[in-house]
Amino acid sequence: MLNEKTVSHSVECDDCPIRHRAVCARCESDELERLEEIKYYRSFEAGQTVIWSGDRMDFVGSVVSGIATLTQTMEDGRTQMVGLLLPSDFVGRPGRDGSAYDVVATTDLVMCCFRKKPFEAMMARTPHIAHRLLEMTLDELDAAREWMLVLGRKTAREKIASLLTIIARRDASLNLRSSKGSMVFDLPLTREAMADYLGLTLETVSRQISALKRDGVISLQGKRHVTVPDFSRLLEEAGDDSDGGLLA
Amino acid sequence: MLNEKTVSHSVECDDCPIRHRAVCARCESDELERLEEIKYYRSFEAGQTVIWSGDRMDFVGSVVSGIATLTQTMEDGRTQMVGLLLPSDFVGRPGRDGSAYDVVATTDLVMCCFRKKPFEAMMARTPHIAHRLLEMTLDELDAAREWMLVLGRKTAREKIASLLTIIARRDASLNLRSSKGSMVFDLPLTREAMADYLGLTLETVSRQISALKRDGVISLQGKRHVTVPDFSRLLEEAGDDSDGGLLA
DNA sequence: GAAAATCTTTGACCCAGATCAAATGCGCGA
DNA sequence: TCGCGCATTTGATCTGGGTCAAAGATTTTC
Repeated sequence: MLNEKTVSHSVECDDCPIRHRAVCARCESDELERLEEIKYYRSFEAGQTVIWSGDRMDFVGSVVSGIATLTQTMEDGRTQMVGLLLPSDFVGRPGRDGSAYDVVATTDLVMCCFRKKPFEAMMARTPHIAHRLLEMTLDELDAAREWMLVLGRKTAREKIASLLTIIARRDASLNLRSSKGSMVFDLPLTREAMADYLGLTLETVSRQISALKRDGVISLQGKRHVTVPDFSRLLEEAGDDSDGGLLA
Repeated sequence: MLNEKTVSHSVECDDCPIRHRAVCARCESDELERLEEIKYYRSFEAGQTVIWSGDRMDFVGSVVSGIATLTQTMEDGRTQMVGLLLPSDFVGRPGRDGSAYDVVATTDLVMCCFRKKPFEAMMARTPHIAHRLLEMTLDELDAAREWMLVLGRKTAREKIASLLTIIARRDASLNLRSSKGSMVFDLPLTREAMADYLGLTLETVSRQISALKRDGVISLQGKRHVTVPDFSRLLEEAGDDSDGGLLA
C-alpha cells in the first residue's frame, strides 16, 4: 500500500495539515504554500488536556509527535475513549465551533496548528483540500464504526487483541516495518487508557494481557515494548478476518 | 432549530442528495438541476439487503421513506449495527469503491439514487456540495462516537433509554412535533434489531423495556407505538446530560 | 540511592447480562 | 374463524467481567 515514493514524501511533509495516514498527493499546490503564513506549533506535556469538550476551538491541525486521545465522560465519571490520535492524524472540525470531546495528551505532544478562519477560507478556495478532508473524515468514520463492533460484540480477550492489532498496524505503516511474521512495537498507553478505549476495567485489561502472554500470543519487554511472534495469530485472537492488506 | 421555512423547504426537497437532517440551503444551484438527469429510484422490501459488505457500489443516494441499517457481521454470526438510516439520511461513500457494511432494509424502503461517477464529477465542479457532504460526514462521525460511549460504558437500561431518545429526537425533528413534555413516536425496530444496535441480546432488550414500562418511563400501545410521558425523565434514564437542544 | 508515588498484577467474590427453555401473544392467509 | 409462523415475554440458571483488596514493579523525587 505504501511505497518508497509516498513514504519519502510523507517524511518530508510532516506539517502538511491534510496529510493523513498516507500522503497528500497535492502538497505542491500554491495554496498550500500560503498555509505557511498561518502555521504555528503547540506543545503539551503528558497528561495535559489540549481541549475540553464544549470549548471553543479556534484552530485545526495535526499531530507531529506523541499521542493524544479523544474521550467522552459521563457526569458520574465513566469515560469512553472515542478516538486515538497518532502522529499524522488530523485534529479539528472545520465548520464547527466547539470541540465535541476532550482531547488529552497521553504522552508529550507536539501539534502543528492553523488558525481556523484562514484555514477555512483557504479550504473554500481550494477544492481538493476539502476533498482530502472528506476522505480523511470517511476514514475516521470507518474506524469509529469498526470500533463499534469491538465495543458491542467482542470479548475482553478479543478486544485486547483488536487494540494491539490496530496499534501494530499504525506503527507498521508509520515506520514502514514489514509486518510479515513477527512484529515489535510500542504500546504507549497505560492499562487504564486501554480500558477506557475498550470499555473494560484496568484489572480486566491486565488479566487478559497476562493471558495472551501466557499463551504465547505476545511477549512484553518492560511495560511498553510488545513482540508479536505471529501476527496472523493475533488477528485470529482479535476475531478479525480481514488483515487490512498488510499480510496480503 | 428547525423553523417553518426550512421545514417547508425540506418537504419540497425530499430527493436532494445532500439534504441531511436539516436542509440544504443551496438547492437552487444550477448544478443540482443537472442531478435530475442522473437520478433514479429503487425500492426494497423489508428484510432485503440493499448492499453487501465489500460489494462494489456504483451509486450514492438518500433514503426517501422507510428505514435501513448499517451492520457488521463477524464470521461466527455476531452482528453489530453501526448506523441507522432514516428518511433524509445519505447513503454512500463518495470516492470509495466498495461498501464497508451490509445495508439492510428494516422496513419497506425507497431510495433516491444517483450514479456515482456523474455525482462525483459534479461534486468536483461544485465546491459547496463537497462542503455539505463533509458536514454530513462530521455529523455521522459525531453520532458514531456518541454511540461508542453508549456501547462501551452504559448499562442495559441506559442503552435502551438512549436508543429511545435518539429515535424520539429524529422523529420529532422530521415531523416537527414539539418535544416539551410528552412525546409519541414509532419504534420501527424488532427487539433483535435493537439488540444488534445496543450490543445486547434480544431477551435483555425485552426485559429492560418491560422494566421501563413498569416504572412508568414509557408506555406501549401495540408493539410499535411508544408514549413517553416525560421526556426529561427518559433523558435521565439514558444517563444523558445534554438534551440536544430540544428541551432548551 | 532510599523513599514515595504511580502503575501493574493477582486473588476472592459478586452481579449484570448471557444462555437455555418454555410460554404467550399477535398478525395473516386459507 | 381457525391455526400456523413469528415476535415477544418471562423464568431459571450460568458466567464473563466488574468490584474490592492487597501485593509486587517501575518510575520519580529529593
